[in-house]
Amino acid sequence: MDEQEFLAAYDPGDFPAVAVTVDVVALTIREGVLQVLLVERGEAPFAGRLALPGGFVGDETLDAAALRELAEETGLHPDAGASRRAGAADDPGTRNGALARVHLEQLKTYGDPGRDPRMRVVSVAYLAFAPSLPDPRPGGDAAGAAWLPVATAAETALAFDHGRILADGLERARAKLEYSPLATAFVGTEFTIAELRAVYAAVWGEDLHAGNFHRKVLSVPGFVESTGSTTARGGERGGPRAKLYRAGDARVLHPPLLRPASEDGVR
Amino acid sequence: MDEQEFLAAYDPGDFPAVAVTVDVVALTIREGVLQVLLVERGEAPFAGRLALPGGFVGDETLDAAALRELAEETGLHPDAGASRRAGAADDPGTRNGALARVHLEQLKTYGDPGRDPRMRVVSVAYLAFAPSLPDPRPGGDAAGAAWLPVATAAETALAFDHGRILADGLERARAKLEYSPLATAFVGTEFTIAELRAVYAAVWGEDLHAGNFHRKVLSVPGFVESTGSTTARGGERGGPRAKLYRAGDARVLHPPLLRPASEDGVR
DNA sequence: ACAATAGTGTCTCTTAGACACTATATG
DNA sequence: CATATAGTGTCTAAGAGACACTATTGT
Repeated sequence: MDEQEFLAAYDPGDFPAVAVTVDVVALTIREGVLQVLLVERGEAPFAGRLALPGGFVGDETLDAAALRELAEETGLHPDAGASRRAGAADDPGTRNGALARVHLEQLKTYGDPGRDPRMRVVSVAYLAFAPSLPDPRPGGDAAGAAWLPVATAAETALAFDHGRILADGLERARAKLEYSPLATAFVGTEFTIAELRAVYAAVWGEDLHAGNFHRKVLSVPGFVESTGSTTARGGERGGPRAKLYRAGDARVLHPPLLRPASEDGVR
Repeated sequence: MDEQEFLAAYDPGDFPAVAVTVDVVALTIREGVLQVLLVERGEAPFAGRLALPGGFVGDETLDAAALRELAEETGLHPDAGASRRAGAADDPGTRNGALARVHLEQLKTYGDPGRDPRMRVVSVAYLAFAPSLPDPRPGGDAAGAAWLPVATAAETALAFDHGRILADGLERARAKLEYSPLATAFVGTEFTIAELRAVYAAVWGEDLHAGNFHRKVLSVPGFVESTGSTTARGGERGGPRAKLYRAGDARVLHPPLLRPASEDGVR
């Protein structure tokens, strides 16, 4: 089958000139709004246009390449220069270790001929869910990287086919919240049910009934577990202190939290 | 960002030597058993081992490459040599046009360094659902291609990381039956509810309650629509003639058909 | 005091699934 | 007639969602 072709590939001249890159749809929630990490392209093609962070795959796994690109664009590092490791999840506020808590998963691969005008590029897109991260460090690889509300980004013409990749990533994110506990990836290690509800509201773009959401979340086995403690203060304009929870051990939600108004017209 | 790297890529010497292939997990149901299309490798590495059909991506979309590979390995063709087109869905029994009814979707991309001992190969895996197809034509590209029950294939050590790809494909197929009408891709254009139930039973590996399944399928809007006619004969050992249905226009099932015993332990 | 929010109680409606039953075909 | 299957009726338990209510805090 592919054996003959592989042998042929050993001849550098015959080898099809295909570049493999990763592009990352990194999502976070800042000030209650779902935002995506975008970089501004400095050169042609699409100079000045916004694009998803990404780059070539080196001698590494695809997952590692995506994590590396995310680290380079944000200025954050998975574990400080591969030297220390402990405490990574303990100081999510610092730059070092902050990436340890992001959820990263493969989204889809885009490889239409002509999607890059210069040459054949096959891009493996990734989807990242991150808790609120500091602003990207200007000294990073990217000329200018910034978080942008997804509504704004969707209206903007992005470089290459990144508009479609972003749309696919958003749809995946919305669907994943239904049957996976990944909403916890958007909040800190300890969170209130209201914070979790804010995540769902931001991603789905609609408010959820506070009481029913509360009961539902607690009824799903392994979604969250109580820490025993509560917030130090109530709401800004009053209200009781909320109990704190941490992510449970469930990998899927049984039963799922279904999106309201999953319009029958979606068909 | 990736601009400098792309410029560097123009120098053939600098270019990272990565090959891009597609591999297809093609599933069908024959004699009530879920089967997967496998080919036997003729040469090293993994000579004699079974592998998923696949090959290099040419100057075509990834989807087209997957469809082409599937066509080459099965001896079937989407529409006879790109000349005629009409009637493709009307004669599913013939070789020409039989591929027009297969559902093909991207599964995942596998690119670990070392997954191919010869060089860096990034493989975009596809998942195909097909109605019962004729045996692969021996004169095709593949040395030997054949349909094998997935249970058998899962016990066999496949070439490369194809065992994992197959496992991922099976899990995707099982999940997709829940919320998508893709079960209809495994049967003919006209089918009975019992045939549809047999698809679910084969893919999920467990029997379903006939009565409840019947009512459930008919209650999901757009899943199936009646043709008005019935089968010519009843069951082999008696029974009434069953009504015939065709696939409806729904793209997702609302509400979904949930797998029984989605063990809470899955977590 | 007032306003805002956390968390709970309760009711209704829908649905999954178990079970039973009839109707219709084949041998 | 015996038997197998298509299709329907009905009951129960569980969950989603609407609504209402209490409790607790900050201004």
